[in-house]
Amino acid sequence: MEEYTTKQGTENLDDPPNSRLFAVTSRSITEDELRESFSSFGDIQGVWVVKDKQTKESKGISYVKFAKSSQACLAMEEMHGKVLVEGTKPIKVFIAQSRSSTRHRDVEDEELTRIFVMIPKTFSEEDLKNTFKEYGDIEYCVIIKNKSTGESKGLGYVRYYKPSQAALAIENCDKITVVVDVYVMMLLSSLAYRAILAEPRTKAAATEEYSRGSAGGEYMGAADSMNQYAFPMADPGNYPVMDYRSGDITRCLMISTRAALTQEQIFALFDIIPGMEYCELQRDAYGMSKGHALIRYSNLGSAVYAKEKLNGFEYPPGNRLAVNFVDDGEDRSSPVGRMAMQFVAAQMMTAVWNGPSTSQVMKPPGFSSVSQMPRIQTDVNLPPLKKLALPDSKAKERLFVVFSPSPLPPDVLEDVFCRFGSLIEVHLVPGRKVGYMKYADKQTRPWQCAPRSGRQRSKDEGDAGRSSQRGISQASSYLLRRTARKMTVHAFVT
DNA sequence: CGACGGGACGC
DNA sequence: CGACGGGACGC
Repeated sequence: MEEYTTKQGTENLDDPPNSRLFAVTSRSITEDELRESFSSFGDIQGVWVVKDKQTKESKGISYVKFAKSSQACLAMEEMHGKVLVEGTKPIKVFIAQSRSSTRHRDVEDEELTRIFVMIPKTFSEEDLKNTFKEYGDIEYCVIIKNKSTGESKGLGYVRYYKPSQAALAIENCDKITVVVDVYVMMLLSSLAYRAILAEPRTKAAATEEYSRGSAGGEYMGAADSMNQYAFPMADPGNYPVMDYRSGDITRCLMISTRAALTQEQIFALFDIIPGMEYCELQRDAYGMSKGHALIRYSNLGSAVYAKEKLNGFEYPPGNRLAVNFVDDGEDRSSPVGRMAMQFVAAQMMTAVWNGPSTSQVMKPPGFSSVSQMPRIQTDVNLPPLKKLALPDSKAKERLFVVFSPSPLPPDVLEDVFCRFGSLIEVHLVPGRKVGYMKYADKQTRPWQCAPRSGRQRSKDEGDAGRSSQRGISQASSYLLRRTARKMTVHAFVT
């Protein structure tokens, strides 16, 4: 009861901006009814029906305060024109004018759907669209360019169709999101931006913008769609008959053979594919081979590759090996884990399918030598490893990082974050889920790695500053023994 | 048409 | 668990 009218100090009413609704309703509508109707759109911080001082009757005006602008906008979009109570007039819903503002003009969608954002100068309008389309449908993107030279000024406008989409963009684009799935050792990352609502243009110019804008919109619409977060799922036609998307992929393989093979022979054969971490010939009570061997790789890609290449392989000649996935007891029930697995499988299969048909095929694509298997496979073109700065260098820039649900091991973080600058050290705050990456140089946008496009992936060589190479195998096995979970990292340049 | 309150414990 | 800013459209 009391929480309905919990006091919102007047400062709160406009914080964050555009998070409060102004509603025109029938005078019979109560706070309870409003709260009931609007609660599904977000966290309501207060509902207030304006009443006549003397009679206490509603004046048919109400305010609903949400925690976020995107919630308020969504509620507005969905509830405007709705009949709350049978027989009453449809309600009108607008974003409320800020309390300090004296104007009582409705806030128009025009003011709520266009954002203004600073972007890398290298960004094309298509890059801009690809970056911001994850928050909603984009009507058009415009980059401000130097009129004479045509070069970008590093500023852009993005027009969404709905206020809630622009609000979501503003609320979320300032996070560098890094998703690491330890189970398949995959990392996705995106850039961080600071976007604000664009100040409306002058009226005279606004009409002109429409013609320009919609033309741009159509142009963009035809452009290819490469979402940084999208898993490049296979189009089925391009993949071999075996359905690797069913989810039955594991890092473990069972090898069946009719010929008597020694453990050493099987080891030698399957060790050609990098990442083998376990090989055991199964024997009976008398130590005789039962014709089966168990192999485990450190990653799914290697296992998929091994099965693809060695299932049916004659070894020794005349003896066909059977190679199949077996349950490795890992938890892969999470949706993210499954997607990640499908992703890796698709990636590996693509490589197998299109890869070089030469004699050196035993090497999984993308790795120049057996010892070079990176422990983190990425969906972006990570920069190569860089040498660490001297430990006593002074920090020119820090990255503040929030982990969810828990921090990754420091050595893994070092492997990832050293690629974006001269990393001095990884500092995890003990007992907390935050940490700092200290850099000796200034790298205004350390995350400008382009997403890998579905089909041709360039190699993640990492021409290994030898110093960063140490300790990798230990790190891998450490990681793999853990229960795999998606890790989300939000990072902020400090 | 339709624009801004009442009551305030928590260190 | 999230500190600061910078920054504007052929009118």
